Amino acid sequence: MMKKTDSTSTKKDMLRFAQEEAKRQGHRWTETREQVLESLLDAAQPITAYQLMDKVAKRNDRLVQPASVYRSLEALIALGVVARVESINAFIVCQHPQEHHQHVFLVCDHCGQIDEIADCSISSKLTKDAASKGFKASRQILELHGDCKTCRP
Amino acid sequence: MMKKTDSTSTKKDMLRFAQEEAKRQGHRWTETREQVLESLLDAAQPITAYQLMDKVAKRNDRLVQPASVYRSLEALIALGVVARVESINAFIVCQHPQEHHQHVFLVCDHCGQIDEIADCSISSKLTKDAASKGFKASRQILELHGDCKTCRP
DNA sequence: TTAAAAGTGATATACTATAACATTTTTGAG
DNA sequence: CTCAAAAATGTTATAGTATATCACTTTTAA
Repeated sequence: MMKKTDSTSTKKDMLRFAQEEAKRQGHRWTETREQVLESLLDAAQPITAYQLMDKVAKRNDRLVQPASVYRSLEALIALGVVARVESINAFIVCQHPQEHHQHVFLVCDHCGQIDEIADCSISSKLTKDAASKGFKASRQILELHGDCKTCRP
Repeated sequence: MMKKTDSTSTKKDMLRFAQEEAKRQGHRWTETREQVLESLLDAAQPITAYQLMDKVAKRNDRLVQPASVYRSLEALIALGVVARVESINAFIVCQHPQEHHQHVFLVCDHCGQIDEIADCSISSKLTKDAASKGFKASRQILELHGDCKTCRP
């Protein structure tokens, strides 16, 4: 019996959400962007732009150049449905795009999987601490590397 | 009148510290590493490996290849005297290597300068939060982008 | 003194990302 | 509707970042 939150349904939800969000923000929802997001949703792990490029090309039997992929990723990031993981030059679909919080990524150096910490109190404390030094933060990169539950000895 | 904490003295301190730390950790203190650190100390801002390569080459009238620079940087990072700023692919000298804390970098998107938040309570909270999800963190990347005091309108 | 370990030199290449400009598609004002 | 402006994409080239590999040198320590 299928749960309502299985990957298929989540995937459709995400596509719909992205589409609505694009409309809401006055951006266009194009085939390229949709295909890039679909391929990224298919990936179980964070993948690089070039890996994604191959995936999109195969999946849709279509040539896609780096620039296109990067442009789509940029757009999807702006929509808040994709995030870039700076420390590994890779991209993932946001787990809770609706909530629109700052991400704290837990990157497993062993299996490559990424988990998230949802708590945004840390994020706001950081912003405050920065502000007390006269720094107005507009973007945060919070990434922890280590071993995940599964990979721990 | 020169203050004791002027850049020259700080620079010498840093070189001495790095050298001692290398010895303590059982690594070697070589000419290449020293020159790379010197050039990085000369830089007022974070610089990329290739910029650093040019600097080292000019400063010492000597050809230095990328691999050498990256190897030296790796060594200096291991010593705790240099840090990599992931979100801009650049390197800086640690401001307080002795304290050996986790860094929170404040990266000004306008002038490129980097400041640091010293507070490590955030860092330990993050480690704890991760641990509560079964994740054993071994490295943190904490970088805030925005506008620094000087560049704010 | 000498074998192992650490570090470097040199070359090549892999990987990541963007510039530039032509072309197509979409939008919205008139 | 239509047509100019804006948004997005196609295409080619290139810039920028990082590492692999293997030969060689230097240092360490038994």
